[in-house]
Amino acid sequence: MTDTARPTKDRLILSAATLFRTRGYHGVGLADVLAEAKAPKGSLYHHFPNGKSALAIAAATWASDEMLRLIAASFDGAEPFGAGATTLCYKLAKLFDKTGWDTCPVAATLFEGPDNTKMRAHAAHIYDGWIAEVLDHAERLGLSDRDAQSKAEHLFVLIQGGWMLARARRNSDVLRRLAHQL
Amino acid sequence: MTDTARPTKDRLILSAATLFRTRGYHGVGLADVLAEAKAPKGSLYHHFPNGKSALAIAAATWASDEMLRLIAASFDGAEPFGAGATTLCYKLAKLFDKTGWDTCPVAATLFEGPDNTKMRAHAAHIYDGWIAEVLDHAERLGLSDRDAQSKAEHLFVLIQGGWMLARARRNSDVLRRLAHQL
DNA sequence: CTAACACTGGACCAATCGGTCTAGTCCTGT
DNA sequence: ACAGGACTAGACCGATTGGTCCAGTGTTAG
Repeated sequence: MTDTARPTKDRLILSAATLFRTRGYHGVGLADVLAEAKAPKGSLYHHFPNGKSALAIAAATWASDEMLRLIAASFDGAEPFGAGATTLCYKLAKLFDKTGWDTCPVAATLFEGPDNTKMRAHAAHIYDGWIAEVLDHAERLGLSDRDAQSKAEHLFVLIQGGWMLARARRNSDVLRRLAHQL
Repeated sequence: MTDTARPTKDRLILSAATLFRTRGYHGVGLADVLAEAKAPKGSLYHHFPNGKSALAIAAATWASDEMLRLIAASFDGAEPFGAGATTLCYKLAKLFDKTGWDTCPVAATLFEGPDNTKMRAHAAHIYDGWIAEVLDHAERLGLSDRDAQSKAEHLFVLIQGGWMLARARRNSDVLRRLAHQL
């Protein structure tokens, strides 16, 4: 509640998000997260009584919020829908170059052993949130309902696939070329 | 060399491919693979002296070969390029429904700790192989060089992104809708 | 001053990790 | 019959895993 509590919790979430997206859920040990966040184990289990999986969900949620902001920033002030989509692709290419060779942090949450279904459901919810955000902008910019839904999903698919190819090639050019294909 | 050797090695590769694509490289222990393949540890290290990472590469390569066959089967006898692409999407949707909620098995190989770079390079090589296969068919079917390259990459991106969304939703419809967007 | 609180620090745990090693079994060529 | 390689079988190893537990350390409210 007090704000002295927040820094540590935030450091944990941020470190987790960074590590999970580079090496995947199972590829990261709690020791790695703790070292990165400079926090002891006790703090982790104080802030996240459910341990690693709760931390992963928090990290994915945090990353999702950043993505939502990125979408909003791309479509704000963009006049035709295509212009906003193009801006988004370019912003993502820039992000790719800055962060490097990572995955979509939400995809890292998808892989799981025990409560597989709960995690996947959360990922699906996050993805639908992204698509809904794009859909809002599409409708605001005058696309028909059916067209907006189709375009929003299409953009999502392009971005996910493009990011994956960019990662394999370690080259963000694919992402910039995406805009021409919508 | 003898063919009594092949079954065990093949069982190991098949089990590894199945498990890796459902739970990721780090999410699968050697014990899991061994149990699934009904093979002892000694056999694994006989066939794959480099251990888990070598097994993962073999599994990814095997999966890639299957994918190449699937591409070839889709484009054989397809007259316009778009027809082959559509067939491929439908075949993949069917495969998705059969295997369930898995990832692209090659993507599972991408995530790694130690020899990260070597693994990613292998994945990039495999992906480029798929694109090259599609590109061959595109050129054979009369597309210009530039157009063929662009279409082949675009199809790859659509499939990867579409598969990911299908997995999150546990519903293959997205994959079937892909064909309309090429 | 003190009781209640949120939080930190890290020792400790059983289980599991990937990997090594060696004894033994089987098949094949001579 | 026998030598030798291919392969199986699994005990065993140190390291690391996620998780538990509790003694401390503030900070705040009465």
